[in-house]
Order: sequence, then structure tokens, then C-alpha cells
Amino acid sequence: MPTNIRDLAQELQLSLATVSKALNGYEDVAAETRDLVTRKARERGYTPRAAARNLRRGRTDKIALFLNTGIDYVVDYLGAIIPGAVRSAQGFGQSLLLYTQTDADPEPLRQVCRAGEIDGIILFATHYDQETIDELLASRFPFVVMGRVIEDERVSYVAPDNYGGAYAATTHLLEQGHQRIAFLSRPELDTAHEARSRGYRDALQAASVPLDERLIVPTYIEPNSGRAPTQALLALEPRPTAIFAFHDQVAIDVIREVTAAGLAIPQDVAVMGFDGLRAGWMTRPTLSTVRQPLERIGERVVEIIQGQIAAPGGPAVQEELPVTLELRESA
Amino acid sequence: MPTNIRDLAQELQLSLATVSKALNGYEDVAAETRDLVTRKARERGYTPRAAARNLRRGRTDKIALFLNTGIDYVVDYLGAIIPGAVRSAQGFGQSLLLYTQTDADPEPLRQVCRAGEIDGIILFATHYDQETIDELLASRFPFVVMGRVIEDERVSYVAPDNYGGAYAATTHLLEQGHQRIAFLSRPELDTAHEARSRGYRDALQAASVPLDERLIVPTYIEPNSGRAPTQALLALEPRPTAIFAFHDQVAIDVIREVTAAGLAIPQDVAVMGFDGLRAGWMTRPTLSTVRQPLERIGERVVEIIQGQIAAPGGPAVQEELPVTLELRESA
DNA sequence: TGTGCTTACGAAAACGTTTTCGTAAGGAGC
DNA sequence: GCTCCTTACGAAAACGTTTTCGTAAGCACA
Repeated sequence: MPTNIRDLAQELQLSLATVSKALNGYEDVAAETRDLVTRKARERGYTPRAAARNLRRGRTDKIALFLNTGIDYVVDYLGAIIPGAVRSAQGFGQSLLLYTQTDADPEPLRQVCRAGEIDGIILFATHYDQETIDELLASRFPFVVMGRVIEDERVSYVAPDNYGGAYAATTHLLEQGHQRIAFLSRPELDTAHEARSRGYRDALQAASVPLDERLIVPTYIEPNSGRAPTQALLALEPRPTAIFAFHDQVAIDVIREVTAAGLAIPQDVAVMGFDGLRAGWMTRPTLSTVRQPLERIGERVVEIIQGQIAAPGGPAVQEELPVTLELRESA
Repeated sequence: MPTNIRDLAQELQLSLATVSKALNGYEDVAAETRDLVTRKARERGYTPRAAARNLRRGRTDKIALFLNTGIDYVVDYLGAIIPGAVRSAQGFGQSLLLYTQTDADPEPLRQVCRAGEIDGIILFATHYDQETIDELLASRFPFVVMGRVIEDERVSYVAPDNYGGAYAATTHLLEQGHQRIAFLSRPELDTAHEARSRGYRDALQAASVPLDERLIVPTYIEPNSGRAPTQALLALEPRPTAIFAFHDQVAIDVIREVTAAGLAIPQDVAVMGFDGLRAGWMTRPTLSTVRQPLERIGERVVEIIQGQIAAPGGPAVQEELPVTLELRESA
């Protein structure tokens, strides 16, 4: 039986109201009384019961992070995203509640909102249908999409600048003198990969380097999925002198295949990735890549949620955060 | 203004009590009434307000995961640990609340417990002092330590079998014919690394291979921290034919250095890691390692918490889960 | 002395559930 | 007809806060 506010009030010969106000920093209470109360509270080890507080105030100071763990590579981002988001949330006096799904069933989302368990939602790699998005918007429940651009001016998101990153990476390769730059793309283009693809094409065009469609090869993000496409590229005549993969994990496959073919990186073939995963440090040579500001994205998402909590139904915030070209050994 | 139980009761011409009982599956209510209520609840999109429910029931169906993000490599485990723990928790109708710290300040822990925000605690890489542990035990608040053996029969933990893993890895190297097996150890030995070190030594002894103390080199888990020790080992006469690192990240440095020295892996020098991080797949050659059952550890921890919630202050559960030797290319 | 203002506090309602206890209705047994 | 169960439901307390509103006390001012 931990102490509650009633015990504290009784012991201080004060009313519950005054104690509560003292603890919550109301102007309504004499400075010395406030000191007395806070001192006693600390001494007694009193902390207001969260459930009661939430019930009365109608908010919980918690934010949900919905993750789709059905997508294999999601887990690679967790380590980078979570510390930033949690730290940021704690800075706002909030904490992060984790939910995982492997599909796009909107029911868990609805339950959590209606139960009032949380004040806001972060959506990561969860692809709900338009109907669910509309429903969410209509409810004016704060939510922000993380890591992905949404083609709907009503929904907030924070994403990396995929276009700019791909443009910069391609430009860098061009500046290194490469003319035949291959691009490992993604067959089912979502907005992220479409933007990366566009950045690649535009950079070539800006440099007046003709686009060779044979150098654009589709691949998936799966273990070893980058190997066959790389072999195909290396068999081309003339061979590409640089390979730019849309994702680090694929780029790592590229490094392996290029090395296996007896070619030197970056002298014979330069390799460039995208995302800035820690694993890129583990390869030999280390992988040059476009680094997403994952921690910053996590922080920013939490910040935006604050605004939405303060003013539900306000204008959407859409941000594409700058990425950085991280030149290591492979390009 | 979402519907509450009162609205629902009114609409059904029933009392709050009956509606609540119907929703919570009490025997106390006629089957047809129960059907009526549940159908209406679904139709109305009613979900009980969590705060009110928590307040009344004195529990929240939430578990806190305390992480120390001050330790660099912790983030490498997040991706593997979190999905297992969350899924397991959701299986018990609970969700996971995330807290990060960079020090061992016990105050956040106390606050969260006293506020009744959670029903149990998972401690990961957080090293509180004995006083805090004693306090926690005295409060009978459910908590389990994850990933680390605690030398205190009162505290529950789930950890990998570090000793067995190191023993198995070393034995494997011996079976491959290696006689001079180096061990990259950790200077400040915690229980995990002490056990790994012991496994290494015992395996040698069991095979009657004399221990050469020069082959045991301390190193830290930091980027590139494994490089200098590897260089030192390779300079030895006679050279070790296998190197066993206490951690994958260090082993990856080893691979790089051995390759840089122009030696073939595993022909000239075999390399073995410990932990089973995904990054081990990214190296060339891929890293043979001892895989921790990280997902399983996460699941098991949550299961143990359930027992503690049901019977607070019960006997501690201490488990060391079997690890698996994952032989890839490097050994 | 009476009026008006400020300051500091308290009474009580409200948040939305769950759960205990009481009880009416209906049937069985005698 | 009476008692005794069983079944199905409802009244009301309780969980522990926050916040609104009311008010007494103290003071200044005329």
C-alpha cells in the first residue's frame, strides 16, 4: 500500500486540493506551502498514481510506436530509431509504447486509440489502406508517419530526402569519373524508391550522361538478393564501373560479388549503398553510402506529435530531412 | 466524445454492472444478454477506457523495458530482442513500455513503479547497485534481468549459456585441428565474459592443449577496437591458427585485419565470433559465430514476468538458454 | 466602518471503470 | 403454502487524482 495523496494531505493537515495544486505548480498556493508539500512528498516517496491522473486529465503522456515486423529489414532500423525517439519523448515527459504487427490490420490501432491508452501514434513501415487513414484523420487523433513520404497533404510525415541523397550519390560517382553507373532498383516502387530512382536519373541527365536502361536492374531486399543482379551487371559489355544500390543490404551483396569476381573496389568497380546501416562498417572494403538521419527522424517525429497533441486537427507537417553522403572505402 | 459504458448501458436498457460483466465474461450473466452486449459494443465501437480500468483493477497490463543506451553495442541487440519480447507480451494481452537511460540512476525506475504505470520490469544492460536491487526485491515488484547472469539467488534472469557457447566454439576449432587458438577477451570481466573465458580455457584443457597466456588478449567493444590486438596476435611466432573473439563486432575487426595481412580465412587463420548479430552475414567471408537465442530470451523474460505478477515475491527463476554454433565461412 | 480586491485554501464533482453485495424472480422439494 | 436454491441483474462503493468554484481572511482605501 503505497502512499496516496490523501495520506499526504492528512499528514500535512492540508486538503487534497491544496496538495495536488502544490505538486502541480499552481500559482494558487503559497510558496512556503508548496515547499512544505514537495519536501514531504519526496520524503514519503510519493508519486501520483498514473491511472488516476490519466483518467482525470484525459491524457496519458504516452506515444505509441507501431512497427510492422513482417517486413524483414525493419529490425535493422530499430537500433537506430528507438534511442532517438525514446530520448526525445522522455524530454517531453512522455514515454513510448511499442506495438508490433505483421500485417496492416487496423483493428489494434483502433482499440488503442479508443481505449485512450496513448496521446499520439507513430507509424513505421505500417501500410494501412486509405480508408483507415481517412478514419484516423477524421478522428483528429495525432499521428505521424515515419520514414516514408505520403502523397496526401493531410497526413504528417518525416522522411529522409531520398531524391537528394540519390542525386548526391550519383553525382559523386560521376565526379569520380564514372560514366557507366549501374543502379540496383526495386521492382515494386514505393515513394521512397521512386524518389531514389529519380535522383539517379536526374543526376545522370544533369551531367549529360546518357541513360542506359540495361544498367538499371530490379532486386528485392532479402538475404543474397543482390548477388544475381550483380553477376548480370558484371557480365555486361562494357562493364559498369560503378554500382549504386538502393539499399545497404543489397550493396553488401554487391561488394561480395564484385570481390568474388576478382575485381578491386573501388578501382575496378565502385560501390555505393543507401541508408547508413551500421552493417556497412563491417564489410571489406567499408561501404560508402547515403546516411539517413535516423535518430533525428525519430526525434522530429516525436516533436511533431507534440504540436498535434496541443492542437488536434491542425495542419499537417511534412518534412524531408537532409541525408549525408558518407564516403567510406567503396566509392 | 467516444462512447463510454454508461451510454452503452442506457442504450441496452441495462445497468452498468451488467454490461461490464458481460464484456468481461462473468458467469453471472445470461448467455443471450452477453451476446446482445458484445454485439452492441462492437457496433458502437466501444472499448473500455484504459485509465479507468487500470485505476479500478490496480494493474495496467504493461511491462517496462529499461535499456541502457549509454552502452554502445546495446543498439545492435534491439532489433533482435524487441520483436520477440513485444510479440510475447502481446500474447499475454500486454504491451511493452520503453525507457532508456544512460546511467544507473534508480530514480526513474522508482517513479515508474510507484506511479503504478506498469506491472513488471525487464532490465537490459542496466547495472543498478546492490542497494537498488535490494529495494526492488523488498517491494516485491516483478522484475527480470535479461541477458546477464546475476549472482544473487533472489533475482530472476534469462541469459545465454555463455560458458557452453565458448566451450563449443573452442571445441569446434580444436576439432578442425587448431592447436594455437587465440582468445580476444575483455579486460573488465563481467559475468558474461568471465563465463566465455572459462569456456575457452576448459575446452582447451579438456583437449589437453596447453594454455598459452600470450594468446589471450584484452580488448573493448568499440569500433576498430579489435584491430590492434589482431595485429599483435598475427605478429606472434608461431602465429595462432585461429582467433576466437568474445563478441561479433570484435570478430569483424579480426576478419578485416587478417585479410589485410594477406592471410586466407579460414585456411591460414580461422575466425570465430560470439553473439550471432546480423552483421556477421555481411562480412567476407561470413562470420562463424555462437548464436544467442535473443528472440527466445525476450520471450522467456516476458513469460517469467507473468509468473511473478501472478505470485509476487515467489521464487526467482534463473535460466541460461542454450546457444547454437552457427558455422558460416570463417571457421 | 464599509467596500472592494487579492491571496490562500478547501469542498466537492468528475473522470469511467470493476466488483461486491444485495435482491427479485423463478423453480424445486416437501 | 412454505422454505430453499439458483439464476440474472442492479445499486453503489471504490480506485486516486485534478480542477472548478466558492469563500474566509487580510489588507487598502475612502
